[in-house]
Amino acid sequence: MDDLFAGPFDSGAGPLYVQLHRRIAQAIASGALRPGDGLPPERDIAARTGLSRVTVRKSVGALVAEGALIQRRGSGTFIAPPVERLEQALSLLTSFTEDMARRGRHSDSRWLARGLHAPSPAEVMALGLGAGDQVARLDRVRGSDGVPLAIERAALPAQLLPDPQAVGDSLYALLQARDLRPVRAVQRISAASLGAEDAALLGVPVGAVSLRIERRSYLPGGRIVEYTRSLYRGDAYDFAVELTLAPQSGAPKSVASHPVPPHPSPSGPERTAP
Amino acid sequence: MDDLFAGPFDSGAGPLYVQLHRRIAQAIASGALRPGDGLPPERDIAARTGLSRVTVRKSVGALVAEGALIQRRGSGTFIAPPVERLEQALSLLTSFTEDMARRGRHSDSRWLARGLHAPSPAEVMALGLGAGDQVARLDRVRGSDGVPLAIERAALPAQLLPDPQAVGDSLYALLQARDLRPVRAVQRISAASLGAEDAALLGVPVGAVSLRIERRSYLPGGRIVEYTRSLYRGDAYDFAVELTLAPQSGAPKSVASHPVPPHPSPSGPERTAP
DNA sequence: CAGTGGTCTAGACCACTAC
DNA sequence: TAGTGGTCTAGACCACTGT
Repeated sequence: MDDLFAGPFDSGAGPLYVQLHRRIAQAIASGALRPGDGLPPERDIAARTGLSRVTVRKSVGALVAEGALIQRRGSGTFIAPPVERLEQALSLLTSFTEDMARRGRHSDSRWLARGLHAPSPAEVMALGLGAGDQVARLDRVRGSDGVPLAIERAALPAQLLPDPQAVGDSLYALLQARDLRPVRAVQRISAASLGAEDAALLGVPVGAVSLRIERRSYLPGGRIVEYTRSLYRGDAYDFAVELTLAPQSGAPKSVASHPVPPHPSPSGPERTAP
Repeated sequence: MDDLFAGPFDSGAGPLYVQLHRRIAQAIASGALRPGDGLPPERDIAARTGLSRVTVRKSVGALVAEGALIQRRGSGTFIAPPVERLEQALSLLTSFTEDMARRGRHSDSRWLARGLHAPSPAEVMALGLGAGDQVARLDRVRGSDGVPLAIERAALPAQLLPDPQAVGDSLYALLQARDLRPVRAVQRISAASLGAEDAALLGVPVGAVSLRIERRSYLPGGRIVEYTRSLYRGDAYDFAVELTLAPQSGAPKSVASHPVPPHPSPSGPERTAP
């Protein structure tokens, strides 16, 4: 462990910053460096490895972006604690508030926008709006126990929600009270890296990975009631879904409505082979 | 457009590399820079902005990681072409080969491993193996028309697939011929940034974003037949899923087995507000 | 060959943290 | 105050591309 940063470097195994990145990542994976441990100061690592500080920072910075390390200005660099990963069933149409309540957690909400606005082109298209129609926009940072977990940007036709200020913690609770709860939704999931603004809202470094989920929710009659774009912290969320047989090989089956079984895999910052 | 890189910089709006990053990102978003356009050489940008090349590279590098720019050594830096995003229905249990065939595309496969091996601890746990059991491991890079799209690492109990070399393009086709086709599966989806090895396999820069999908597939009797971990290129894949009403508010419904409707959103490199 | 991106260095100053 | 990470510079050499 004490010679983690000893030479020889430049043993022909690619760029120096890649070699250092690999060494640190392996030390973490093997348990030689444990969560909460501090890394030596960058200047020390540079001196001990014979590399420049810029090169050291390139390796360390990549590990920070991957979520393996945490840097605190004025304090030091530390091995990231294992993240408690939240698993969410994708096949159920639930709200953030309900998800958290089911886990026995409190759900935080910080409003970014809550009012009537002129719709963006994407919202016009998604909600099927006409000229002059307005949207109720509900943008907020959602979290649990003070930790931000997701950015949620919801848009509803103003006709369905003329008083967005009436929305409290749970949009779905209000919709249900008004007999406007959606019964069906289509979600699209993709991966994205976070820009400066969104990263700041979630309290993660720029470039951190996230899950982007776009959801269109429908009323029983088929009308779209909600168009929501969310960004979930990639280091804090898993989404689980149960699949059934492909239709061309047999009849479709109904999805199970029970909770997804727990998974045994070790939780921690998600990263691929370093 | 010609003064995109003119001063004044350091107008108090944060670090210089963030300001430059924002300028370029906005130029792309606004259409001032179009897909295929070339950026000036880094040394030119440095000279015109008055920044050092290191700082310019920090801005450009972030945009490359986000998928907005593409760099080619010896050639130049270019605005990334709009990526053709593939949308895949998550609620159907299909194979990569079938997914591509349904789109009328040819499916490529490059084997990384195809044989019997001693199982990893994760595989023992996922497949419920006993001591001494072996696994058939099928690791490959999958793509379409020569473009790598995903890394797929499948493991099956050796008892169910004693001859992994018999697997051709489609594992599921072989399983079906042997009456071992799974009828149910549980998937877990998360986001991850790519390490050096996986990035190289997919032909994307280190740190690029990906969707990580872990799948456990079950036979009609409930036995696990397949444990697969896949990494899909984040810039090339959307996953779509249809949701139904949460069970506590009504009876569960069956999932739709028809293809997910097309989406109108502009395709392009996924990124959040820069 | 000239030009490009890829890597690396040595040194500097700043902002923040901990004592 | 001393030490830390955050930012930035000027300059160098290499590997590769295109002509």
